[in-house]
Amino acid sequence: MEKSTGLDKPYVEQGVLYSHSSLLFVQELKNLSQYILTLRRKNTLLYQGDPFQGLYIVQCGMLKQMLQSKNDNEQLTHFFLPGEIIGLDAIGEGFYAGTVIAIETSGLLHIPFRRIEEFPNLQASHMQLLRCLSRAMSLEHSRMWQMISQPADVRLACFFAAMSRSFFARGYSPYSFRLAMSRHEMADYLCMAVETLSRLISRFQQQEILTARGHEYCIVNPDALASIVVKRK
Amino acid sequence: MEKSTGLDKPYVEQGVLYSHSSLLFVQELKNLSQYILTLRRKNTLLYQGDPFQGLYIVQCGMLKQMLQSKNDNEQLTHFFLPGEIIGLDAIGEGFYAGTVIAIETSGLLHIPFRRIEEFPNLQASHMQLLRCLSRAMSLEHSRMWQMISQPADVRLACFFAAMSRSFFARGYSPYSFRLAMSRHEMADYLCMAVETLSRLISRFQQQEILTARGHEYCIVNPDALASIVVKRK
DNA sequence: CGAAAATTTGACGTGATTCAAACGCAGTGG
DNA sequence: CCACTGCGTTTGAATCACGTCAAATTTTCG
Repeated sequence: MEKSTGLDKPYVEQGVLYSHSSLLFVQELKNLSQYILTLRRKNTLLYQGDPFQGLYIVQCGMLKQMLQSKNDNEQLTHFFLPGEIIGLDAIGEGFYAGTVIAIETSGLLHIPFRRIEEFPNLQASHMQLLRCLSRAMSLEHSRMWQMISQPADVRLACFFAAMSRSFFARGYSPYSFRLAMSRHEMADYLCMAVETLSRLISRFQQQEILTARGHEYCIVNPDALASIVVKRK
Repeated sequence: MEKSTGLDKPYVEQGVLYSHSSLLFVQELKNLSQYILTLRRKNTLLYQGDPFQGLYIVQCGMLKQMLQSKNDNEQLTHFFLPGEIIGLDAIGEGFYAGTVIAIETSGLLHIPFRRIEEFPNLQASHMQLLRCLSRAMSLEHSRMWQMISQPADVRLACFFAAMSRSFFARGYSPYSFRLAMSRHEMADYLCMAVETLSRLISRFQQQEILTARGHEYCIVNPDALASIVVKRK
């Protein structure tokens, strides 16, 4: 294995923080660009919840994306470096997922299209696929975020609440369902030790929030569960 | 605000774990499906690194996606429920990002296309956009994962290494650069308290890994930095 | 039924957050 | 010019949540 600083490789094996691969694509997209704009430090490019107006490509400078949950807290989800694309996460929902603010003077290209349908020659199925991907991306993101920022009990409560919703959405009871996964798998997914999971399930049962017999779970007190989900710190 | 268990809502405000929105799309995709297959518990649908062969839609049952890093450890990244799509994260790179295994008897639809180009009537620019999204998704994922699984010092080291690479990729020195963001923003991004970040930067300077004067950062010892990135536990 | 795997429970250590206070620096106004 | 104020940063001390280790208990399955 050759000695390497790890700093000269174009791509990272693990711990990827930025992709340069998009740099190639940018060339193609630039043809579609009509506007060029400049932002000074602390100026806002777009706000969370704004209707999707198209993508932006960073030419120079650096920007940050802030995502603001219902609860008070804000998350800094992205730094955008030159060559990177802003707004990919908005394709799915049609709204920008976070507020984007310049942290230094930045130049941007705008690729305008209000609705993804206006993207030239886009077929319905592709549109759906794009939406799907974009949505999956932001869902995945918010899930991961939760893993980091929320304590273990909140994570578990969210998991049960989400499962409950899933079963309900598919026509089953939201209060009683079977989860084939083992405790180990569940713990893995929720990023906690099996022991922690076990303790929490015990605690939830003591608090009469739910019951767990083998792989059968019953949500006894949905309100209590929901109140844990909302719990902060 | 009406009383609600939070369990009956189709979508979640925060802490989204699963999307039902894709269920609609599935109808469209199903027309493209040619194969139906069944998997029993613990049977593998596809392996991480397998060349992309198309998407799968879960009809019934449940599956898990395991992602295996260079290092020993495995992560359970997804549970796939009925109606969800498997393989979206493979579009970008052309390889499946993780091993997918059934955790109970499951039925699947296969939407076969080996290369994304074979997706019917797909234009070059759309293809690129899809790739871009898919790639962004998996990058985002690995970044987030790192946040969870790695201690704070490793995260910070990764951040500097990634920044270094970014600057290098854009034609600047990888060893000396300016980051306009404040410590607070950096800490936010890295999911740690400002105090922790400050302590770590101090430590890195003591260890003569880097120097930080205001917003100017110098990586003095790239090898030492890289060795922290690789550090396990 | 018996061995192996999965789950639960307890004791303990530790990394990171929190609280608190001090410090440096920039801009403002007296 | 210098005190005053506010903001960002640094440092220290105490706390806590969670992971690790170890052992007991239950469940699974050949």
